[in-house]
Amino acid sequence: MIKQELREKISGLIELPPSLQFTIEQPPKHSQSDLATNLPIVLSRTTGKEIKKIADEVISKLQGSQLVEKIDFAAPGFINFNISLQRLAQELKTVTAEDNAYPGIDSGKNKKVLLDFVSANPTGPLHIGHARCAIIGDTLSRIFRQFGWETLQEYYVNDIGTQMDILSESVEFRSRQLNGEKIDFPENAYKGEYITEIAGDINSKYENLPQREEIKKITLEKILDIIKNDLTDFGVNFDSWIYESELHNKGIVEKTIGLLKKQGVVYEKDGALWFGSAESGDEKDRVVKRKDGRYTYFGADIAYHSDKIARGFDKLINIWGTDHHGYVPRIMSAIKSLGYDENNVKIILYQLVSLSRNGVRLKMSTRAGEFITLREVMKEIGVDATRYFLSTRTPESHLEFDLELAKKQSPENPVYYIQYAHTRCCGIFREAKLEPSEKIFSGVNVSLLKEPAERDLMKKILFYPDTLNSCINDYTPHHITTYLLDLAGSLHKYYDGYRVLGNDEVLKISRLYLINAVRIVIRNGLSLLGISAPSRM
RNA sequence: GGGCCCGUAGCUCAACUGGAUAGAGCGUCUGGCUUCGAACCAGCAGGUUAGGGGUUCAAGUCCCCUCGGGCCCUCCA
Repeated sequence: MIKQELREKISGLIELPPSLQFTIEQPPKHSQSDLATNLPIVLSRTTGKEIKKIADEVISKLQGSQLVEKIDFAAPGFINFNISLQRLAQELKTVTAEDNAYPGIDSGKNKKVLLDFVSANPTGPLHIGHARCAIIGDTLSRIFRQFGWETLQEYYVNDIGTQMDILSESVEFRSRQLNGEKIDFPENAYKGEYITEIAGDINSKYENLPQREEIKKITLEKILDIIKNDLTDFGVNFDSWIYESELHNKGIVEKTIGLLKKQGVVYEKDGALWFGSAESGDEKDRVVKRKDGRYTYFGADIAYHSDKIARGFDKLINIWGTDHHGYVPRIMSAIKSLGYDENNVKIILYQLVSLSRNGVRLKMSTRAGEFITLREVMKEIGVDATRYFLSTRTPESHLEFDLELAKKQSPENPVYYIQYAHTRCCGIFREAKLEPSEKIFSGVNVSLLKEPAERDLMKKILFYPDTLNSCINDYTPHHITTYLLDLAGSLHKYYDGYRVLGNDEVLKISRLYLINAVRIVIRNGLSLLGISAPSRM
């Protein structure tokens, strides 16, 4: 990663206070350089040394470096760098060699991360809000894996509790109605069409209506099938499905709460058991076991986290809608009480999606059966465009999803702009009747790639690993989409301005070498987003 | 009433966590296919970063106030 390289290089040249924070960043366009640091400014502040003197010292020590060239001072106290052709060429070589595996960074080697996401109550098909969560989790997993992490994608199924009771009641009523009984459908019941379908299925399979518990089991299974199919077709695969009921049945809930009680962080009051979360930042203490003896959702969730911790992960990631933000302090408090380092827990909060059609806000209620399913969106907009749309915003941004707009814009969707850049790269090789291979690139001469557009492409390729690194650090996939759009733009510009398949054989091969690297990076980037990279469109 | 998040071009969003002259796509307008695919390129226009104050070499980014939008304040999940 180029920024890290430069940072280490500078740190090795000059004595720095150990905790000094300085930036390595991409400077604005007008600076005409590739990288910049604010080191002189910040170092001057702590040491009192003159800014210009610091800069001169760093600049003189970097002369002759194989990493950077054209090193300049810039007011009010930056140093600007250009990356050497040698370093740019080195990256092209790495890309070509590693191909599908690029970038082969193993910073996460021997580390395990568990991502718990979607985990929607199994009361109906997934909608666009769940899809946003699915995309954030799935894409982050892919990036973690790229960096060598072992990932586990887990879906926590809330298969007990009030919602499940109402759900099975809803199915039962629909079954009886279908059987000709004249009964009123309960006001608070689930009214979606899938309820009627499940009810119909049950009626056709059973002579007599099964018991409520049996109905619940059948309904849960059917709905989980729907959810699993939706996710699979959306390109999101879970490794593990864990059921709340099992945590109870295996006694994990009871054991965990018992342990906390022994520690003294769980206590009895008003006939219920409380967890003392107020002590570490929560508004108040929370009930984990009700007066009637049943554990709360929170009580079971503590057990779930205890179970996750026991399975031995270096990092736990939870992805929740912001409607759960009030829940964060109590679960973090619980995690601390369980003896797990809270710094290894990341709770990503994403803003809910508001759905509209032609600017008219649509209510999204699973209960009322009024919602657009993910399935419908995939069908109308397509998986690639939907995934792109959901990847391209930061999780904390409010997201307005207008169906008509999305449909209308889909032929103009930026995702096609990126994919088209990829097909153009493939098209050149088709036209040249060549397959990319080390053999055809043996006569490459990178120093022939001296057009500004070529340098621009090489530079952007070099920044790809840093882009992925930002995604990991910020826990968001959206940097990739911004990056790919930029890279695709550079490719299109180059394609329009220069001919790759010219008469000069060495130049041709060298340009093909560059085009091939662009092709690999675009394809690998799209792959991390779960988006296809077609060779023809 | 208390708390969290958001407000950036006509629209949808970026801006590398405090850096330099705030950038893309879409839309509008003007040009460009006899040449590796025009699902493209070049150019024009579009901004007091909701508004006001503060912190400092430097603020879209941090602090305070106001306005507007979303969400949460269950022995629900």
